[in-house]
Amino acid sequence: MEQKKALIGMSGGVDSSVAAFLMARRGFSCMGVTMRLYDRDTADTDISDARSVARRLGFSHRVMDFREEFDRMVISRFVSGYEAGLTPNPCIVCNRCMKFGLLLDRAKELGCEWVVSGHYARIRQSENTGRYLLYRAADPAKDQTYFLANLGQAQLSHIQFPLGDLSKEQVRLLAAENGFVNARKRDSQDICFIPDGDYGAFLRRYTGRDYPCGDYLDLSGRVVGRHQGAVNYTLGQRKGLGIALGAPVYVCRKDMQANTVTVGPNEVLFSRGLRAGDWNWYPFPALTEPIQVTAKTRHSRQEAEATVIPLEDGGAEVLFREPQRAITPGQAVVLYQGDLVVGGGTITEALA
RNA sequence: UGGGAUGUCGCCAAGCGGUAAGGCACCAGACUUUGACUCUGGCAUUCGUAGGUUCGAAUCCUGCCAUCCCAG
Repeated sequence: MEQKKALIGMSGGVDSSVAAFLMARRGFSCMGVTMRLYDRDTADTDISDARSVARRLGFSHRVMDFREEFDRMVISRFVSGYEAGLTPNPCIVCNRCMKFGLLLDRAKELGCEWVVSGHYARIRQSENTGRYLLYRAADPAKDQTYFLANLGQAQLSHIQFPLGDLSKEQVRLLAAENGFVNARKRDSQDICFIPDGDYGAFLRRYTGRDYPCGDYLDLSGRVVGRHQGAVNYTLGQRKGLGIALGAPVYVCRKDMQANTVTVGPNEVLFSRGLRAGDWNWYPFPALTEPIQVTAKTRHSRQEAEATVIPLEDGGAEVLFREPQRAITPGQAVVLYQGDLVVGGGTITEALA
Protein backbone atom coordinates (compact mmCIF):
# COMPACT_ATOMS: atom_id res chain seq x y z
CA MET A 1 0.00 0.00 0.00
CA GLU A 2 1.27 3.42 -0.88
CA GLN A 3 2.42 5.53 1.98
CA LYS A 4 0.05 8.41 2.71
CA LYS A 5 1.62 11.83 2.54
CA ALA A 6 1.08 14.47 5.16
CA LEU A 7 2.01 18.11 5.19
CA ILE A 8 2.84 19.23 8.71
CA GLY A 9 2.26 22.85 9.51
CA MET A 10 5.20 23.59 11.76
CA SER A 11 5.24 26.86 13.62
CA GLY A 12 8.47 26.12 15.36
CA GLY A 13 6.68 25.47 18.63
CA VAL A 14 6.45 22.32 20.70
CA ASP A 15 2.95 21.34 19.72
CA SER A 16 3.38 21.19 15.97
CA SER A 17 6.75 19.51 16.43
CA VAL A 18 5.23 16.70 18.45
CA ALA A 19 2.39 16.49 15.95
CA ALA A 20 5.02 15.93 13.29
CA PHE A 21 6.69 13.27 15.36
CA LEU A 22 3.42 11.42 15.88
CA MET A 23 2.58 11.47 12.19
CA ALA A 24 6.00 10.17 11.29
CA ARG A 25 5.67 7.44 13.88
CA ARG A 26 2.34 6.45 12.42
CA GLY A 27 4.02 5.81 9.15
CA PHE A 28 3.02 8.85 7.16
CA SER A 29 5.39 10.32 4.67
CA CYS A 30 5.80 13.79 6.10
CA MET A 31 6.97 17.13 4.91
CA GLY A 32 7.25 20.11 7.18
CA VAL A 33 6.14 23.55 6.20
CA THR A 34 6.53 26.75 8.11
CA MET A 35 4.34 29.54 6.92
CA ARG A 36 5.81 32.97 6.82
CA LEU A 37 2.83 35.12 7.69
CA TYR A 38 4.21 38.51 8.62
CA ASP A 39 7.47 40.22 9.35
CA ARG A 40 8.78 39.77 12.82
CA ASP A 41 11.95 39.39 14.78
CA THR A 42 11.56 35.80 15.83
CA ALA A 43 10.79 34.43 12.39
CA ASP A 44 14.29 33.07 11.89
CA THR A 45 14.31 31.32 15.24
CA ASP A 46 10.95 29.73 14.60
CA ILE A 47 11.95 28.58 11.15
CA SER A 48 15.21 27.13 12.34
CA ASP A 49 13.46 25.40 15.24
CA ALA A 50 11.00 23.81 12.85
CA ARG A 51 13.74 22.85 10.47
CA SER A 52 15.75 21.33 13.28
CA VAL A 53 12.84 19.15 14.33
CA ALA A 54 12.08 18.09 10.77
CA ARG A 55 15.69 17.13 10.24
CA ARG A 56 15.72 15.15 13.43
CA LEU A 57 12.65 13.27 12.28
CA GLY A 58 14.16 12.71 8.88
CA PHE A 59 11.88 14.62 6.59
CA SER A 60 12.07 17.73 4.50
CA HIS A 61 11.16 21.19 5.58
CA ARG A 62 10.35 24.26 3.61
CA VAL A 63 9.11 27.77 4.18
CA MET A 64 6.11 29.14 2.35
CA ASP A 65 5.72 32.85 2.13
CA PHE A 66 2.09 33.78 2.75
CA ARG A 67 2.71 37.29 3.94
CA GLU A 68 0.69 38.90 1.21
CA GLU A 69 -2.27 36.57 1.71
CA PHE A 70 -2.10 36.81 5.48
CA ASP A 71 -2.15 40.55 5.25
CA ARG A 72 -5.12 40.50 2.94
CA MET A 73 -7.19 37.80 4.61
CA VAL A 74 -6.33 38.17 8.28
CA ILE A 75 -4.70 41.46 9.17
CA SER A 76 -6.69 43.81 6.99
CA ARG A 77 -9.93 42.16 8.06
CA PHE A 78 -8.86 42.48 11.64
CA VAL A 79 -8.15 46.15 11.14
CA SER A 80 -11.34 46.97 9.29
CA GLY A 81 -13.30 45.02 11.88
CA TYR A 82 -11.97 47.20 14.64
CA GLU A 83 -12.60 50.33 12.64
CA ALA A 84 -16.19 49.21 12.20
CA GLY A 85 -16.57 48.92 15.96
CA LEU A 86 -16.29 45.15 16.16
CA THR A 87 -13.91 43.05 18.20
CA PRO A 88 -12.60 40.62 15.60
CA ASN A 89 -11.02 37.25 16.27
CA PRO A 90 -8.11 36.85 13.86
CA CYS A 91 -7.15 33.37 15.04
CA ILE A 92 -10.39 31.89 13.78
CA VAL A 93 -9.97 33.53 10.40
CA CYS A 94 -6.38 32.40 10.23
CA ASN A 95 -7.36 28.80 10.87
CA ARG A 96 -10.04 28.85 8.25
CA CYS A 97 -8.21 30.80 5.57
CA MET A 98 -4.55 30.18 6.13
CA LYS A 99 -3.71 27.00 8.00
CA PHE A 100 -6.61 25.00 6.66
CA GLY A 101 -7.27 27.09 3.59
CA LEU A 102 -4.23 28.17 1.70
CA LEU A 103 -1.92 25.64 3.28
CA LEU A 104 -4.36 22.83 2.60
CA ASP A 105 -4.52 23.87 -1.05
CA ARG A 106 -0.76 23.72 -1.26
CA ALA A 107 -0.76 20.35 0.39
CA LYS A 108 -3.04 18.98 -2.28
CA GLU A 109 -0.87 20.48 -4.98
CA LEU A 110 2.07 18.68 -3.44
CA GLY A 111 0.22 15.41 -3.39
CA CYS A 112 -0.44 15.38 0.32
CA GLU A 113 -3.66 13.84 1.52
CA TRP A 114 -3.41 15.45 4.93
CA VAL A 115 -2.66 18.72 6.55
CA VAL A 116 -1.54 18.34 10.13
CA SER A 117 -1.30 20.85 12.94
CA GLY A 118 -0.56 20.90 16.62
CA HIS A 119 -4.02 21.97 17.63
CA TYR A 120 -5.71 20.33 20.57
CA ALA A 121 -8.94 18.98 19.13
CA ARG A 122 -10.28 15.73 17.71
CA ILE A 123 -11.90 14.81 14.44
CA ARG A 124 -14.09 11.77 13.86
CA GLN A 125 -16.20 10.73 10.93
CA SER A 126 -19.81 9.97 11.71
CA GLU A 127 -20.77 6.40 10.92
CA ASN A 128 -24.36 7.45 10.27
CA THR A 129 -23.98 10.49 8.08
CA GLY A 130 -20.42 10.24 6.92
CA ARG A 131 -19.85 13.79 8.02
CA TYR A 132 -16.62 14.83 9.66
CA LEU A 133 -17.18 15.93 13.21
CA LEU A 134 -15.07 18.05 15.50
CA TYR A 135 -14.71 17.09 19.15
CA ARG A 136 -13.13 18.69 22.13
CA ALA A 137 -9.58 17.72 23.01
CA ALA A 138 -8.92 15.19 25.75
CA ASP A 139 -7.09 17.86 27.73
CA PRO A 140 -9.84 20.34 28.58
CA ALA A 141 -7.32 22.95 29.64
CA LYS A 142 -5.75 23.01 26.20
CA ASP A 143 -8.83 22.47 24.09
CA GLN A 144 -8.75 24.74 21.05
CA THR A 145 -12.03 23.89 19.38
CA TYR A 146 -13.19 27.45 19.95
CA PHE A 147 -10.75 28.54 17.26
CA LEU A 148 -11.64 25.69 14.93
CA ALA A 149 -15.40 25.92 14.83
CA ASN A 150 -15.49 27.43 11.37
CA LEU A 151 -13.90 24.67 9.32
CA GLY A 152 -15.99 23.13 6.59
CA GLN A 153 -16.35 19.48 5.65
CA ALA A 154 -13.95 19.83 2.73
CA GLN A 155 -11.36 21.07 5.18
CA LEU A 156 -12.03 18.71 8.06
CA SER A 157 -11.85 15.67 5.83
CA HIS A 158 -8.18 16.38 5.15
CA ILE A 159 -7.02 17.45 8.58
CA GLN A 160 -5.37 15.50 11.34
CA PHE A 161 -4.85 16.72 14.88
CA PRO A 162 -2.50 14.18 16.41
CA LEU A 163 -2.45 15.93 19.79
CA GLY A 164 -6.16 15.61 20.39
CA ASP A 165 -5.80 12.74 22.83
CA LEU A 166 -2.77 14.04 24.65
CA SER A 167 -2.21 16.38 27.55
CA LYS A 168 0.21 19.26 27.35
CA GLU A 169 2.46 17.44 29.80
CA GLN A 170 2.60 14.42 27.56
CA VAL A 171 3.41 16.61 24.59
CA ARG A 172 6.26 18.32 26.35
CA LEU A 173 7.53 14.98 27.53
CA LEU A 174 7.52 13.60 24.01
CA ALA A 175 9.35 16.67 22.79
CA ALA A 176 11.97 16.25 25.46
CA GLU A 177 12.36 12.54 24.80
CA ASN A 178 12.99 13.30 21.16
CA GLY A 179 15.47 15.99 21.98
CA PHE A 180 13.54 18.73 20.24
CA VAL A 181 15.15 22.12 20.61
CA ASN A 182 11.82 23.68 21.49
CA ALA A 183 10.78 21.19 24.18
CA ARG A 184 10.72 23.94 26.76
CA LYS A 185 9.67 26.77 24.49
CA ARG A 186 7.01 29.00 25.89
CA ASP A 187 3.44 28.57 24.69
CA SER A 188 2.34 31.16 22.20
CA GLN A 189 -0.19 33.71 23.25
CA ASP A 190 -1.66 37.04 22.27
CA ILE A 191 -2.27 37.96 18.67
CA CYS A 192 0.72 36.61 16.80
CA PHE A 193 1.23 39.64 14.60
CA ILE A 194 1.02 42.01 17.55
CA PRO A 195 3.73 40.66 19.86
CA ASP A 196 3.57 43.50 22.35
CA GLY A 197 -0.19 43.15 22.68
CA ASP A 198 -0.80 46.82 21.94
CA TYR A 199 -3.32 46.45 19.17
CA GLY A 200 -4.28 50.10 19.30
CA ALA A 201 -0.75 51.10 18.42
CA PHE A 202 -0.75 48.44 15.74
CA LEU A 203 -3.89 49.87 14.15
CA ARG A 204 -2.38 53.33 14.08
CA ARG A 205 0.83 52.05 12.57
CA TYR A 206 -0.94 49.86 10.03
CA THR A 207 -3.46 52.40 8.80
CA GLY A 208 -1.48 55.54 9.42
CA ARG A 209 -4.64 56.94 10.91
CA ASP A 210 -5.09 58.75 14.14
CA TYR A 211 -8.09 57.65 16.09
CA PRO A 212 -9.29 60.82 17.74
CA CYS A 213 -10.05 61.12 21.42
CA GLY A 214 -13.67 61.37 22.42
CA ASP A 215 -16.03 61.36 25.33
CA TYR A 216 -16.71 58.67 27.85
CA LEU A 217 -20.38 58.69 28.68
CA ASP A 218 -22.16 57.16 31.63
CA LEU A 219 -25.40 55.26 31.19
CA SER A 220 -27.45 58.45 31.35
CA GLY A 221 -25.40 60.06 28.62
CA ARG A 222 -23.36 62.37 30.82
CA VAL A 223 -19.78 63.02 29.82
CA VAL A 224 -17.53 61.49 32.45
CA GLY A 225 -14.13 61.66 30.81
CA ARG A 226 -12.06 61.48 27.65
CA HIS A 227 -11.12 58.28 25.86
CA GLN A 228 -8.11 57.73 23.62
CA GLY A 229 -10.01 56.67 20.50
CA ALA A 230 -13.02 54.38 20.44
CA VAL A 231 -11.12 51.76 18.50
CA ASN A 232 -9.00 51.00 21.57
CA TYR A 233 -11.82 49.57 23.63
CA THR A 234 -13.87 46.42 23.65
CA LEU A 235 -17.10 45.56 25.40
CA GLY A 236 -16.65 44.51 28.98
CA GLN A 237 -13.22 46.06 29.25
CA ARG A 238 -12.19 47.54 32.58
CA LYS A 239 -8.44 47.97 32.50
CA GLY A 240 -6.92 50.85 30.65
CA LEU A 241 -9.90 53.16 30.74
CA GLY A 242 -8.02 55.57 32.97
CA ILE A 243 -11.08 57.00 34.65
CA ALA A 244 -11.77 56.82 38.35
CA LEU A 245 -15.43 56.99 39.17
CA GLY A 246 -15.25 55.50 42.62
CA ALA A 247 -16.47 52.09 41.57
CA PRO A 248 -15.12 50.00 38.72
CA VAL A 249 -16.69 50.73 35.36
CA TYR A 250 -16.70 48.69 32.18
CA VAL A 251 -17.20 49.47 28.53
CA CYS A 252 -20.90 48.94 27.81
CA ARG A 253 -21.30 50.49 24.36
CA LYS A 254 -19.28 52.01 21.58
CA ASP A 255 -20.59 54.45 19.03
CA MET A 256 -18.06 54.75 16.25
CA GLN A 257 -20.01 57.50 14.49
CA ALA A 258 -20.26 59.72 17.50
CA ASN A 259 -16.88 58.50 18.73
CA THR A 260 -18.24 57.89 22.21
CA VAL A 261 -17.62 55.07 24.65
CA THR A 262 -20.28 54.37 27.24
CA VAL A 263 -19.20 52.98 30.57
CA GLY A 264 -21.20 51.49 33.40
CA PRO A 265 -21.24 48.91 36.18
CA ASN A 266 -20.64 45.24 35.53
CA GLU A 267 -24.30 44.26 35.93
CA VAL A 268 -25.45 45.95 32.76
CA LEU A 269 -23.14 43.83 30.62
CA PHE A 270 -25.27 40.73 30.88
CA SER A 271 -27.64 39.69 28.14
CA ARG A 272 -29.84 36.70 27.62
CA GLY A 273 -28.93 35.95 24.08
CA LEU A 274 -27.31 36.88 20.84
CA ARG A 275 -27.76 36.84 17.13
CA ALA A 276 -25.00 35.45 14.95
CA GLY A 277 -24.29 34.82 11.30
CA ASP A 278 -21.64 33.19 9.16
CA TRP A 279 -22.47 29.84 10.68
CA ASN A 280 -20.71 26.56 10.23
CA TRP A 281 -22.31 23.32 11.39
CA TYR A 282 -20.60 20.01 11.87
CA PRO A 283 -23.31 17.35 12.33
CA PHE A 284 -25.58 18.76 9.60
CA PRO A 285 -25.39 21.15 6.64
CA ALA A 286 -27.76 23.71 8.13
CA LEU A 287 -29.78 24.28 11.23
CA THR A 288 -33.44 23.63 10.55
CA GLU A 289 -34.96 23.42 13.99
CA PRO A 290 -34.16 24.62 17.51
CA ILE A 291 -31.54 22.64 19.40
CA GLN A 292 -30.26 22.53 22.95
CA VAL A 293 -26.56 23.14 23.38
CA THR A 294 -23.96 24.56 25.62
CA ALA A 295 -22.37 27.63 24.12
CA LYS A 296 -19.49 29.91 24.76
CA THR A 297 -18.85 33.39 23.57
CA ARG A 298 -15.18 33.49 24.33
CA HIS A 299 -12.27 31.12 24.69
CA SER A 300 -11.16 29.85 28.09
CA ARG A 301 -14.50 29.95 29.71
CA GLN A 302 -16.97 27.29 30.60
CA GLU A 303 -19.89 27.25 28.24
CA ALA A 304 -23.47 27.88 29.28
CA GLU A 305 -26.74 26.14 28.49
CA ALA A 306 -28.61 27.64 25.60
CA THR A 307 -31.21 27.08 22.93
CA VAL A 308 -30.33 27.82 19.33
CA ILE A 309 -33.07 28.93 16.99
CA PRO A 310 -32.62 29.18 13.22
CA LEU A 311 -33.61 32.42 11.54
CA GLU A 312 -34.98 33.02 8.07
CA ASP A 313 -31.84 34.67 6.79
CA GLY A 314 -29.59 31.74 7.62
CA GLY A 315 -28.53 33.27 10.88
CA ALA A 316 -29.48 31.96 14.27
CA GLU A 317 -30.28 33.19 17.73
CA VAL A 318 -28.66 31.74 20.79
CA LEU A 319 -30.76 32.16 23.92
CA PHE A 320 -29.01 31.43 27.18
CA ARG A 321 -30.62 30.00 30.24
CA GLU A 322 -28.48 32.32 32.36
CA PRO A 323 -27.52 35.75 31.06
CA GLN A 324 -23.99 35.97 29.71
CA ARG A 325 -21.50 38.73 30.21
CA ALA A 326 -20.11 41.04 27.53
CA ILE A 327 -21.40 39.36 24.41
CA THR A 328 -19.42 41.16 21.76
CA PRO A 329 -20.10 41.57 18.03
CA GLY A 330 -17.26 40.23 15.95
CA GLN A 331 -16.42 37.49 18.40
CA ALA A 332 -17.28 33.87 17.85
CA VAL A 333 -20.01 31.87 19.50
CA VAL A 334 -19.27 28.15 19.56
CA LEU A 335 -21.84 25.48 20.35
CA TYR A 336 -21.28 22.12 22.00
CA GLN A 337 -23.21 19.00 22.83
CA GLY A 338 -20.98 17.21 25.26
CA ASP A 339 -17.63 16.93 23.54
CA LEU A 340 -19.08 17.42 20.10
CA VAL A 341 -18.66 20.81 18.50
CA VAL A 342 -22.04 21.47 16.94
CA GLY A 343 -20.97 24.60 15.17
CA GLY A 344 -19.87 28.16 15.38
CA GLY A 345 -20.86 31.57 14.13
CA THR A 346 -19.89 35.19 14.34
CA ILE A 347 -21.81 37.34 16.77
CA THR A 348 -23.61 40.24 15.15
CA GLU A 349 -25.49 41.57 18.13
CA ALA A 350 -26.35 40.91 21.72
CA LEU A 351 -30.02 40.64 22.56
CA ALA A 352 -31.43 42.58 25.46
C1' U B 1 -12.83 93.82 49.07
C1' G B 2 -15.98 91.93 53.31
C1' G B 3 -18.60 86.98 55.31
C1' G B 4 -18.35 81.62 55.14
C1' A B 5 -16.07 76.86 53.75
C1' U B 6 -12.20 73.70 52.32
C1' G B 7 -7.17 72.17 51.47
C1' U B 8 -4.63 64.04 53.18
C1' C B 9 -1.49 59.52 46.78
C1' G B 10 -3.61 60.88 39.70
C1' C B 11 -9.42 60.96 41.48
C1' C B 12 -12.77 60.20 45.71
C1' A B 13 -12.08 59.65 50.83
C1' A B 14 -11.19 57.84 56.39
C1' G B 15 -8.64 60.07 60.31
C1' C B 16 -10.40 64.70 65.22
C1' G B 17 -3.10 64.47 69.79
C1' G B 18 -0.13 58.82 69.67
C1' U B 19 2.95 58.03 65.11
C1' A B 20 -1.33 57.99 57.32
C1' A B 21 -7.90 53.11 56.36
C1' G B 22 -10.42 52.06 52.01
C1' G B 23 -12.33 52.52 46.95
C1' C B 24 -11.20 53.98 41.91
C1' A B 25 -7.19 54.70 38.60
C1' C B 26 -2.27 53.14 37.60
C1' C B 27 2.01 49.56 37.51
C1' A B 28 3.93 44.45 37.76
C1' G B 29 3.03 39.32 37.71
C1' A B 30 -0.48 34.98 37.02
C1' C B 31 -4.22 33.12 33.75
C1' U B 32 -4.85 32.95 28.06
C1' U B 33 -2.88 30.69 20.83
C1' U B 34 -8.38 36.68 19.87
C1' G B 35 -10.25 41.25 22.41
C1' A B 36 -11.58 40.90 27.41
C1' C B 37 -12.95 39.27 32.45
C1' U B 38 -10.60 37.44 36.83
C1' C B 39 -6.73 36.58 40.48
C1' U B 40 -2.16 37.98 43.20
C1' G B 41 1.27 41.69 44.45
C1' G B 42 2.90 46.97 44.38
C1' C B 43 1.48 51.95 45.03
C1' A B 44 1.72 58.98 50.45
C1' U B 45 8.47 58.41 55.94
C1' U B 46 3.86 61.95 54.49
C1' C B 47 -1.08 65.03 55.22
C1' G B 48 -1.33 73.32 50.94
C1' U B 49 2.84 76.09 53.17
C1' A B 50 5.87 78.51 57.16
C1' G B 51 6.30 78.72 62.17
C1' G B 52 4.54 77.56 67.30
C1' U B 53 2.49 74.38 71.54
C1' U B 54 3.58 69.16 73.03
C1' C B 55 7.40 63.53 75.11
C1' G B 56 4.61 63.11 70.57
C1' A B 57 0.48 66.63 65.62
C1' A B 58 -2.52 65.20 59.45
C1' U B 59 -5.05 66.09 63.95
C1' C B 60 -4.26 72.21 68.69
C1' C B 61 -2.56 77.66 67.77
C1' U B 62 -0.69 81.65 64.32
C1' G B 63 0.83 83.82 59.56
C1' C B 64 0.80 83.05 54.46
C1' C B 65 -0.89 80.62 49.86
C1' A B 66 -4.77 78.20 46.92
C1' U B 67 -9.70 76.84 45.73
C1' C B 68 -15.00 77.20 46.29
C1' C B 69 -19.59 79.62 47.89
C1' C B 70 -22.38 84.03 49.51
C1' A B 71 -22.23 89.16 49.45
C1' G B 72 -20.68 93.16 45.91
